[in-house]
Amino acid sequence: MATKRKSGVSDRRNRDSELIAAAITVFYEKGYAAASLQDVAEIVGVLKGSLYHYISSKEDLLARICVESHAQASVIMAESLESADDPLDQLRVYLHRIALWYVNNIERVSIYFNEGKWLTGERLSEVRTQGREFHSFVRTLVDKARSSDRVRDDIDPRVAAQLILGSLNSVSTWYRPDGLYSPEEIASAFTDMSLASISGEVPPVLSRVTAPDGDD
Amino acid sequence: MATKRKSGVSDRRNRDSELIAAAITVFYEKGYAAASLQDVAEIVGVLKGSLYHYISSKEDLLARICVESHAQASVIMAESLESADDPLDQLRVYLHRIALWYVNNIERVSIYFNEGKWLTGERLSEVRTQGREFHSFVRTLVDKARSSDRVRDDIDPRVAAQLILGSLNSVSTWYRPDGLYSPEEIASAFTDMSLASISGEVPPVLSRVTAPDGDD
Amino acid sequence: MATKRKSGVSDRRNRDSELIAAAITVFYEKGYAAASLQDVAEIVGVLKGSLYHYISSKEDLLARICVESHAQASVIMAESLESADDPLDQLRVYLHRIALWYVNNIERVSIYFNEGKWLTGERLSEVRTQGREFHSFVRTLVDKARSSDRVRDDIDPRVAAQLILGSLNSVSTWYRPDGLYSPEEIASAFTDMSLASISGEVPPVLSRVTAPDGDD
Amino acid sequence: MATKRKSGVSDRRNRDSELIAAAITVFYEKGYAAASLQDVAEIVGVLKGSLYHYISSKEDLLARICVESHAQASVIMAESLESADDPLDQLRVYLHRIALWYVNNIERVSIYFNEGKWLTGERLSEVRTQGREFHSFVRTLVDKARSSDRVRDDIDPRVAAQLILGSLNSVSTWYRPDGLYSPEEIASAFTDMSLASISGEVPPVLSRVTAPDGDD
DNA sequence: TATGAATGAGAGTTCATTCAT
DNA sequence: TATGAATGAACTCTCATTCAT
Repeated sequence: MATKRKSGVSDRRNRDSELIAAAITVFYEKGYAAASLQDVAEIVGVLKGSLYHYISSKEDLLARICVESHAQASVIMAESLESADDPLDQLRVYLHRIALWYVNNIERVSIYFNEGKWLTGERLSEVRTQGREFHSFVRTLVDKARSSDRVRDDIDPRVAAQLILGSLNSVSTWYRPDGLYSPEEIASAFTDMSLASISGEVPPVLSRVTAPDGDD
Repeated sequence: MATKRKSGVSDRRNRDSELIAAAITVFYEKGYAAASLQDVAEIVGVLKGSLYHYISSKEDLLARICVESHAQASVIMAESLESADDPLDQLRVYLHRIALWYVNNIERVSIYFNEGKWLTGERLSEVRTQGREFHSFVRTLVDKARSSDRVRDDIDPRVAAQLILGSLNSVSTWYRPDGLYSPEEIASAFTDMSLASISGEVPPVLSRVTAPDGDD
Repeated sequence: MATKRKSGVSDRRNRDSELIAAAITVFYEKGYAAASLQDVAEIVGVLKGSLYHYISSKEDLLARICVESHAQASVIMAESLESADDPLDQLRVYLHRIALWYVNNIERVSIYFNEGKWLTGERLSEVRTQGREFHSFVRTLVDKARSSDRVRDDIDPRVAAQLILGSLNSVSTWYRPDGLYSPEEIASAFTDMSLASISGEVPPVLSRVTAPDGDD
Repeated sequence: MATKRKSGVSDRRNRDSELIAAAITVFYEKGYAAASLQDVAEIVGVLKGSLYHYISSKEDLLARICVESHAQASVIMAESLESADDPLDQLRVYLHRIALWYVNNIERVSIYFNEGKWLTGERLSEVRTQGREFHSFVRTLVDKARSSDRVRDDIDPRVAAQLILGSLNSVSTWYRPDGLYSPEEIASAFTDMSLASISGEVPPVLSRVTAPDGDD
């Protein structure tokens, strides 16, 4: 009889997540503004009009990507607080976990942080609020740690939080999954450097005795 | 600053820099991909089509912006090397200067670092090469400083360079000229934190006393 | 009202009339051209594609709506002729009845008169022919009444018919079922005004003397 | 200074009004919702994207058409009031003038009355307000005329105004410029019939003789 | 029957770019 | 130089319709 193509197995249920996956790839590579649904459709293997069975708009696609990331990011904040009592320890846990999460989901998370600005209306407000929460979370921990002398006095918690989070976010510009470093290595390096960058831990007493002035 | 509508004299060469200035503003605010030449033309006060007496394409506009930044960035690298002998001191000078330059030219430099990827062909290669140079410059200094024990052994110069430069580049996402911090403050905070993040400086006495070899 | 999800019995034939009812609502509110089958499907509670078990096309839906109206409109013409002998009396009866029918079925009838033009091919010809019949029906009665001096000489039957029918059709643009006027009131006002607009019957009081029947 | 006139004649200044004219034709024939800018562009002889040099959106095109009609319609109302003192005379003048105007600009005016509903936001509010003004204008005159016994008591001014204006608006469904009737003939027939439809002007002599009391 | 996935054509709109004036 | 008209391609999105399940 007639030829029956489509012996493909996973045709059924996966379309929706296939679509998200394709969008993640495209948005990550081109940026949301320059990405076209045409590109997404081609990857999925349907006509671009067909995408609208799964989404209601291009922005909707972006929103879905962001929502998932946000939920996970929130969990990481909460868990980090529970994992330790000391602010600096909490910060260490948080930085390591979020970095690991970031690297392991580099495309999606990078979109969340870098392309979320293209959302509009309420969703834009949300993503901005969330961004402030991350920053505020880190700043608060830095601040507390400074109060207990585990962070240097000359550290401004606000600026420190920005620089640390910026450093993390930069990972998406240079990390390659098939590169030299494992996610764990990157997360550790990031965590260690971030903490060192603010730490007063050194041996404050000793160094004060032997070296009257710090470096600069 | 100098130009007036109908001066008849300086209108000539100024249009060109007006155009660049307008493009910088627009590209910075919207991103290159989402920016339209219409926006640029409106700021300059000419019609869209008229722009093509000054540029040959939208990409050309971007290229010009990048070229200027690249030249300045190169100078900063060179001068930093001349300003000191020790690698860590050179790095300190470099980070401070480039940060100050970045903040003081935030729009243009941010475009250079973040939108340069939209260039094509030879120009794309150039901008990528330049990016690698910056990274390589910092990495090399970190590496040298590590060899002379001024940087911790556990620091991977490659990753450190990425994180430091990423931290710097993140400034464009949160710095506001009318904000809480002066360029100098930001540059200093960035420099201090960056050096602290890699430094083995602090415990030299201690480590010499208690541990003959490097820490960790 | 009667149908429930899984009654198993009346679900059958009712879907069909439900569908028509839904289409009437949608076509009336948005106009045929701007209406989407999606809207219809949502009201009925099935998916868009499922509609095609009941209809063969969007136009088919329109055609069915029109057919029913046409049949009823034809009956009204025929009955009106039988209800009296005098052309003007026939016209009076006709106008009153058709107006009452129009108002009581405002959505469906309005579609018939205003959206029938979207039909194509043979069906378009039919609906046009029918439209001409209505007009011709009224024109003929006006003409006859004029011959017997019950309509003014200066009345052009053709134009009069158009204006009267146009006036009737306009009802759909302003009538609201929950408004100030009952269908009966509107039908009467329409009939009275229409007849007065062509009448040579000058003294309405007189007609009460000479004509034993009081209309309404 | 010698003026440099375009010998090309119509190519230059006319595009804008050509565009409006084309849009009027297309909107009139297909209705706004079903009309496509493609159709308009083809008439004008440009690509559809090029239309956006003259308009900012399809709706903008509709709005422009409506604005012009509204202005003229307002003038007719004002002038009619000045042309006579008696309300019924004012009404007669108004109906005749507006009918003449309607027929002479049948496409544009018909769009104003029938397609204005497709406008959105503020413009929709405006066009609706204007529609109420027309109705209110006629209703008020009918009401006044009824107070001075020139209109029958049984006439409801509100319904009468709707039917009269509906009758007028129906002209666009049947009038053909190359048809049997001149604009003047149609305007006169419409005016005469409309006034007769509400008039209590009976034949004073006859009614006085046979019926000493008032009508009704 | 009903679903839900997919199509294909076409809609309105944007935009970098060209070119005669 | 500068304009303004025009292009052509690409974009997001809509919709009537089909069809295997």
